This record gives sequence, structure tokens and C-alpha cells, in this order.
Amino acid sequence: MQPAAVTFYPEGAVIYAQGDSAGPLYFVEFGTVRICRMSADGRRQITSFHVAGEVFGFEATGEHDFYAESVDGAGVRVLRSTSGTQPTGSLLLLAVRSLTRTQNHLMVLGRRNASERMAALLLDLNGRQGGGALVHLPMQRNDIADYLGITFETVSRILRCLKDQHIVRLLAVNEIEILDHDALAEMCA
Amino acid sequence: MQPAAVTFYPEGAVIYAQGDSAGPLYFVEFGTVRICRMSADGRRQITSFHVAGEVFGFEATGEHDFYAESVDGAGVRVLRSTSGTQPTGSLLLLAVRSLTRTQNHLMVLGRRNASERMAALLLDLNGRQGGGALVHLPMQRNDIADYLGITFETVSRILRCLKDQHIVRLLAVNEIEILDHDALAEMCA
DNA sequence: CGACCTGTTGATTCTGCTCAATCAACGTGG
DNA sequence: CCACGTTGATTGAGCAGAATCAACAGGTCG
Repeated sequence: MQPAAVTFYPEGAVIYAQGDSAGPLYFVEFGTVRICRMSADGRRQITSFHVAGEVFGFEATGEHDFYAESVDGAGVRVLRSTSGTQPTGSLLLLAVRSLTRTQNHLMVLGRRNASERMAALLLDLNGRQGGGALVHLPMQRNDIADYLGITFETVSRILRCLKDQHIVRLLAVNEIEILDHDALAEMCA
Repeated sequence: MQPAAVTFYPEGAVIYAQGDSAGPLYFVEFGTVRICRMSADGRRQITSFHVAGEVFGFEATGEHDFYAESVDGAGVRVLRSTSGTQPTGSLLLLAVRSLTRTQNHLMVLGRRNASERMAALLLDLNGRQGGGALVHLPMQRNDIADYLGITFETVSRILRCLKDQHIVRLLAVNEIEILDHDALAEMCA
């Protein structure tokens, strides 16, 4: 992989837009990136979040079907992949990992209720952040909602519900302490 | 790709199970294959259907996280891909196509109601079957439901609803005539 | 013919959405 | 310093869409 300079995208900045010509891949140095699609009537689905160390930007056609934005101020490095001499085997692995992750998320959206979806997200973030008791939410409620396929009001209510059950503590609006990891895991069974 | 013999899987036969060791890819010669995941409490999500000409079996780990079954009697050819001399570039393209398809389905499950989901499936199948007025449903209501993240009763009701609106005609339980293609397309906007 | 499976339809329940009010945090300008 | 507007988060009331529970019809196969 040809490394390039790191570009900083402030909160909400567009990394690429729907319809932009695709090609390069992107590597997250720090921060969080969301991959989204907007339907004609304005409904948004966030297909994935990407944090430091992850690669995004795979597209089957020459144009981006989805768009990418910085969630919280993110540093992104462009990977010049299209020159033929690269090890496409590792690219394949990355693409398949994305596929698996997306398929798992399909299960969440298709067959889980609101609480279970929230539990899945908390455990996912927890795992990616090292697995301590604290979970940091880099995105706001609106993003969580559009990722989980529910409304931001429901996100609020579910968090309150988890708090009342002593499964989590809300240290701050974007800082959560997991009190009962097993309870969350059971919700995702 | 090293071609191998075609194996016939009768209706409902397992092609590979959850937990099986992964590796080879599979090419559909004829019929339809479903890729599924089952949760601990028995809820099933079908992540994709594959018809003639398509490739499935991509897995990030050494084990299958999902399982594959024949929907209606399918002929499947194993591709020996793991030997290094193959053109991994085309594999990458196939994997990315699967990814894009799955991401599109995420939008359907996350942000669409039951009628819109059904419309999306009908148009998807219609496109894959050449785009005529007739759509053949190789799978039964239960499969449709588990693919769209709704119940099979709802599938029935939605089809009746589409019929009453003169958007489709139900020639047989698995044979549908599209009367108003635009109306379906508008539901997927 | 009866058993069984798939599909359809109806009645009722319930989860999560919509609409709306309130609150806290923050920045700006007088 | 405080009034004001803005933005994000929380909470409440009422409603709608889809799930659940249940009955029944049609087809197939023993």
C-alpha cells in the first residue's frame, strides 16, 4: 500500500459524497467515520462506523453508492490501491471482513428489537475500545438511531431503561459505564 | 477458477452449516440458495438469496458464521480458490458486489416499512429474472419473511394489499405478474 | 380418506413512531 | 453579567403498523 498524507476532516465533514467517482480506499488514523445512504424521501441509514485502524471505501461500481462523513473529527489516509502491483489478497480479506460485519448487522436490523439493537451496539463499541467497563460514544443520538434503524427518542428511552435496570450507568451523554456485561451479552444471544 | 463437478442439493438441503470450516467458494449453476444465520433463541435472518451465475461462501474467519441451504433444488459447483495462482482481483470484485448488495439490504431493513420491503424484493427478483412482467418466487413465504425481517403473515397481507391496489396479480402462490412497475419503484425511492 | 404443510385471513396486543413539551449546555451580543 | 437563540437530549401522550394468537382453506402425500 502506498501511504499518503493524513487529511483531517472536522466534525460532519464529507469525505466522499454519493455519486462521487470511487476508486481509492481510505484508512482511519484516528476519530470515527460513518458510511451512509440517504433515500429519496430523506430517510438515512448508516451502514457502518469505522474507527482507527479500519479501512473503508469499497465500491463495486465506478461511483460511490454511499457517502462517508467524519463523525467527530477524523484523520484519514488515502490508500492508492488501484495500481495493479498491490497485494490484492489482503484487500480481499478486508472486503470480506466488511461483508461479515455488515451481514451481522443485518441480523440486528432484521430480527432484533430496540433494546437488543442498543445492546449490540454497546458491546460492539466496547469490544473495539479494548473491552474495559467504559464505553465512549463518539456519535450523537441521531447517528445511533440511523445506525440501529430506530428513532433517536427510542435510543434515549432504551438507555434510560438500561440505566433503571442497573445494566449501565450514564456518566455523561457520550460516556457509559457497563455494570452488567453479561446482561448485555444475553440480549444479543 | 478450477471448475469442479456440479452437486445437486434438493429442496432444504444444507450446503454448509454454521461452524463448518470455510475456504472454498461456491458457484450457483441453477436453482436458488439462501444464506442464513440463526440466533440462540431461534430467530432466523436470511442475509441473501443467490441464483444462477452468482458466487457465495465468502467468510472472514476459518469457520462459517452463516449457513447455506438449497431453497428449491439447486446445482452448485465448488470453486477451488485457495490455491494462490488464481486471479484474486476478480474475487475481490465479487466480494465487493456482495458487500454492496448487503449494504443496500441494510437500508431496506433499517428504514423501510413492510410494503416497501416487499416492493424492493419484487423489483430485485424481477431485475435478476430479466425484467419481464412475471416474477417467480422460488422461495416460500417463510423465507421471504426471514429475508425482509417481517412475519410470513405480514408477507401474505402485503401481497393481498398490492393485489387490491392493482399493482400486481397473483397468478399462483409463487408466480406474480407486475401490473404497475412504477408504483413498486416509487415505493423503493 | 385423513394427516400434514403452506398460505390466507381475522382479532387482539404491543412495540416503537409521531408529535410535542421540557431541559441542559453552549455561544453570542447587548 | 444576563437575555436570547440554538442544538442535542430527555420525557410524555397518543397512535399506527406489525407481531402474536388463532382459525380455516387448499393442496399433497401417505
